[in-house]
Amino acid sequence: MNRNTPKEELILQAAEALFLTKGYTNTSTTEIARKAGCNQALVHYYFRTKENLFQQIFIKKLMSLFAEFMKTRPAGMDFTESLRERMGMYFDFIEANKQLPFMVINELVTNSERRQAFCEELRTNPMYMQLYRQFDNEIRQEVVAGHICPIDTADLYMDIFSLTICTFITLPIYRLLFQLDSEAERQYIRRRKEELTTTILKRLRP
Amino acid sequence: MNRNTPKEELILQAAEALFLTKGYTNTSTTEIARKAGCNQALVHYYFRTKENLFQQIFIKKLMSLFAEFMKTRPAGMDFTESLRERMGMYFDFIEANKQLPFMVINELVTNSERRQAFCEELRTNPMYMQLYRQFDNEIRQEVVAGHICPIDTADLYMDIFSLTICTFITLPIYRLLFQLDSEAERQYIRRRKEELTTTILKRLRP
DNA sequence: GTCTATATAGTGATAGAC
DNA sequence: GTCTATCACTATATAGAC
Repeated sequence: MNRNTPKEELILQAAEALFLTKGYTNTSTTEIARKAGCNQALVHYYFRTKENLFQQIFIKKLMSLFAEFMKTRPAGMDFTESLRERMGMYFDFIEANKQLPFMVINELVTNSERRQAFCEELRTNPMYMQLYRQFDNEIRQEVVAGHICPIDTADLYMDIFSLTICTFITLPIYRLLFQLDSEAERQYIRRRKEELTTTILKRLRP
Repeated sequence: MNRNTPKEELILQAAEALFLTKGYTNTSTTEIARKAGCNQALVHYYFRTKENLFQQIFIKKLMSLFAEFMKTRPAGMDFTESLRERMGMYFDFIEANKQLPFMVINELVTNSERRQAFCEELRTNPMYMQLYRQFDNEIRQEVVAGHICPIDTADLYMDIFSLTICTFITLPIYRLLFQLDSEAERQYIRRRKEELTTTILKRLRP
């Protein structure tokens, strides 16, 4: 209902960019205002507090991240192909939101209140658990059917998660260390995606 | 030469604990002083600036991390067993310094000057590159000998790195989410170590 | 070496003019 | 809706007493 005015939108964009690269504490409302091309007071006019502004962005991002998990198993494929497809989609989404994993983890690790709130949300909202159970059932069935080797779903999930997000969390360092231009960076990311897929699928071989 | 007085040591310990859990910006010298049981001015007396204090801890930690990589290949084993052994040692070291990966990555990602300095150090100090080459040669030989399947050393390295540090970076969240007591946490970590080893060794199978 | 007191600067946030 | 001015607060850092 409260349609975004141009200025409000500019502030949101500036804040998002800054929070993503430097984190919450390292970003000041003055800096956000400067980047948005307005006065610092206006930031507080629209969002009252810095914390509010951050939450708005943070939650929106978390939602989009979650929505990505909701993608269901593509039909007409065997499990291995379907998993390959879904890992690829997940990886691509994170690639399109390169800085998101770091920001989320950074805030959840350094800020105990946010961590508390996040875990509370995961624990109370049945949607997340249901989604996990669905994946878990799928894995168990494939194991029983002998299509993949025995593995705990939590382990598999953590493997995929680790290999995906570490690529992007370390990217700012990697980029600088090897002086990657954007084309070289793109290639590097493609390679990591390949490698991740290979590793996980080999892991699952009976 | 400048032997640590008790107070100085207390300040160092307090600072280390706080920097590790909350990061640089979220930690104030006042808080460090409180935790160390002294006045805030004393922190500045010993280390002059907060940045100085941080660097001292940060560099010491990075050095110990690096020293861990220096461990040479245990003799009298074939490559696979030796790699398993070394991955285990690396994992155990990180476990003994659970919060280190997050702090290092956090500072290198959010603070571009520190990132610059870090990359400069890696690039100019021949020791690091030499260490990498050594590992690279080892891998190539094993590939040629047909003992392991073809893989790029950088990919293998990144796989091991990702699976190891993600375990510990996400630990504060995981711990809270599943209400792990210290025994359950220990078990979880043991499992992740097992899983990491399995995954990597399967990845290398011809 | 350790303290109190304080200088200086920056922060988030609000009041009020336009 | 957007600005200037300003408040209250906290931070780092230093000066100076003991």
